[in-house]
Amino acid sequence: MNLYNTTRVTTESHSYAITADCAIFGFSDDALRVLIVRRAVAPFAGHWCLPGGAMSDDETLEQTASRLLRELVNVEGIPIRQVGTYSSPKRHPVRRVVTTCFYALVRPEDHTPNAQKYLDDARWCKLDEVPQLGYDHSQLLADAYQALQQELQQSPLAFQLLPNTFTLKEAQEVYEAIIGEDLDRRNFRRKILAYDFLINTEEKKAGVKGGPELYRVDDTKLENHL
Amino acid sequence: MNLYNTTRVTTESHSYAITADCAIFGFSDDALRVLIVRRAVAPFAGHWCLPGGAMSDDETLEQTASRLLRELVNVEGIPIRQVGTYSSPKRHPVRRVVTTCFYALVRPEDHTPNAQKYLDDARWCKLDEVPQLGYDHSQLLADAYQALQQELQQSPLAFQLLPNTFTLKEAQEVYEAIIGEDLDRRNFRRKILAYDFLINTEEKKAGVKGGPELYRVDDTKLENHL
DNA sequence: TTTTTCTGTGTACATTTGACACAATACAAA
DNA sequence: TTTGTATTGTGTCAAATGTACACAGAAAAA
Repeated sequence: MNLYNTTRVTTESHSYAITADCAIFGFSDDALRVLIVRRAVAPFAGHWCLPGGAMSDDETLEQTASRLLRELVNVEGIPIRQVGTYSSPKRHPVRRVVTTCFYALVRPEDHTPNAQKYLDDARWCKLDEVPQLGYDHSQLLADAYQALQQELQQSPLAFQLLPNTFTLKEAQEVYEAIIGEDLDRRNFRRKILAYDFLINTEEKKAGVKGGPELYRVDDTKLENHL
Repeated sequence: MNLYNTTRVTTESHSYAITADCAIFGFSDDALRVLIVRRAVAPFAGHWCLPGGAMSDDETLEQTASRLLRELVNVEGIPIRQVGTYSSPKRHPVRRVVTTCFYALVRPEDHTPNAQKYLDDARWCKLDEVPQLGYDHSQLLADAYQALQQELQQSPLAFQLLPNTFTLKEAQEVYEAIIGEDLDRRNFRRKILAYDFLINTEEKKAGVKGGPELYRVDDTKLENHL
């Protein structure tokens, strides 16, 4: 019997690297932003990329992505979602790397990114100012953004990147930044309040004409719509 | 320098197997069905599973899934969609296997499945009669079915598993089988015809009371709604 | 032929969505 | 303080969409 029978290839292990890449979205300065990092080493030294890293032996891809969030922006407990898995044989110039892309929503003002390891910079970049990214990460980001937009149509997950208390105007601006078009102020109010997970704090925001009311989310009720 | 430096793990390749598993849906005998195969060898010998196989060096996961469709049910050119990637370290009893699940829609009457290689049986199983599957494939199937349902709400891709000509009644039955609830006959007609990709063949189906009209799809127009 | 069952067509109603008017509030200018 | 201005909270109206149902015609079954 031929121990090197090539027909048994399907039962053999290969030497593929498996990684997770993250499109971490945040909202600050009236713009939707995504966290990008600059590589300090080859391949793609000096190029901006989505943060990513190899899956280790004892963790799932979801745990890998969560670990990246913890290491990069010190965020824990944030829900992440799969965008897709990218497996083109030529997508990595050195060796075969299959990656799964995730996206997450965080509050950038709470978490300053810290470049580390093989990175020399990290920043929150406006979505319409993102440069060409290394590998196929421009494609990953485009797909992640589309998944985010689609998700927002069906579940109000955008409230996860608002501060503890906020006005409906601020919430609307987040929505508009994500879906990329303007909304009617009054229709937005009606739709959001119908969800019934917002609590009017009975306080008014100072320094703004009109005296807008401040709201906060009822987390338990928000879960129902997520 | 320590050649076995474990801190360089992120730049090393690991011996993970990467596979694609397919939930291939079809419609026959008034029921939505999925193709399942029985394994002849360990692990899970004798257990039913979703068909799957290892990604080879020169193909993407999508090409792996397409190859499986060709080998199993002799289908080509069918669009496939990613469901998700499953990476639990313990999901395979022997070694680490990361799999990406796909789903597809075919016409089962056109394609008799042929068990081969390490399989000893293959059949189109009614979705509500699927036994407990090997590995985590019951989970994969549940997720694929949910993705299919969600997709159908937004694009009329169910017409891909109807014969060349069909009555609106038959199309409705496919819809009902997928989404799992009954629809109003007249509202369904109005909604589907509004899409404007159906062509009335001006012929009537024989052997059925009422003399239902036969339709066929205008493939180019269907693309617009897909 | 008569009856039964299914099909094609139309209608009335409720709900959701989109567009817009008006008065009240609070900051800004005088 | 008074007045002006930009923004907010609330309400209305019409269009679009979704839901429920009635009735006549067609083809098989009796």
